[in-house]
Amino acid sequence: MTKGHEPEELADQLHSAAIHLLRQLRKEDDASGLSAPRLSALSVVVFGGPLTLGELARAEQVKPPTMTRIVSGLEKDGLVKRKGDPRDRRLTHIEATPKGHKALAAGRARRVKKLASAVRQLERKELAELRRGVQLVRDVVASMRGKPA
Amino acid sequence: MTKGHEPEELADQLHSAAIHLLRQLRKEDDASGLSAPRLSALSVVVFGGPLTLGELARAEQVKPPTMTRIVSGLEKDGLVKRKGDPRDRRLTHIEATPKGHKALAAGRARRVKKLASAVRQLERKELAELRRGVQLVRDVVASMRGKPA
DNA sequence: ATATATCGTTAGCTGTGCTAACGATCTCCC
DNA sequence: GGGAGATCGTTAGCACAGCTAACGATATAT
Repeated sequence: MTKGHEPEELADQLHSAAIHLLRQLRKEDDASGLSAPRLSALSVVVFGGPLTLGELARAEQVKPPTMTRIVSGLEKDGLVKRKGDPRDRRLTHIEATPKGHKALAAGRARRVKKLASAVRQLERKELAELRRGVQLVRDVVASMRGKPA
Repeated sequence: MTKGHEPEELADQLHSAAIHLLRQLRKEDDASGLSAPRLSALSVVVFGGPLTLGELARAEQVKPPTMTRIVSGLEKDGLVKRKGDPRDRRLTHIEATPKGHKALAAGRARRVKKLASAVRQLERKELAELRRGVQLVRDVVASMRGKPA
């Protein structure tokens, strides 16, 4: 709380902003049944083509048992399908169903709608600044990924 | 990628960045026992002075039963204390203990450490841009708060 | 004095995250 | 060929966060 310029304080504000952002968006989930982790995983499957459960877990930075349950939830809703691999029968490939493609668009739109409408109220200049800020956040997150805890 | 979609796409990227940011930081929790919601609530109590459970729930944008459990967790660890109100005995005031103050500093530092070190690697200019971006995110979140879903 | 409103808690549900342990399968190497 | 070891996904079981519904206690208004 000194000058407001320290990286720690900025990191703290970023942390807090992320928490409150996601809490707001969680409220949009009720109708859709597509929680943030499911939406995020489905998105990877839809855009990243079929991939194994382990790959998906790594992509989502989550342990395999967690991804097993996320995928099971998506499969129960018919958004995703498990397919065995004939060559290596330990593997399970996950691919999106047509319903999954549609649900992604709809669910994402629902979840992002309120956020997008808030974003849309920004001035042109602010929009550019926000875009730059988001990019930096992405870089920061990426730079954390490799490091040991 | 089209122009009319910019706010939506930006919102989507912001959404995704927030998810992955918090997933990274969650890994820092193990040692501290201070999860993101507890850390956030404790922070409000420490800096926002004593306040009632309901006020705290509203501040954290959470329903009272959820806050009851968060506070119970904090109290069990001796970081916070419940105090009855002599005037209105329905109220429960929450205040931080000295241990709570210390734990906030330590836990916050632990959780934010990796993030801050990543932030610290940015150039001076980027730091300013990120600061601006975070402020805009905060504004966006604030502007969502009032609105009905 | 009675009715109504407010506050916090409890109970019970869903979902996310983890580790540990396991069965099935593949691979390497003798 | 066949056994040892690695890898993959699942199951089981734990802690936590979020919600609604229902309740008891208290305060307030009529």
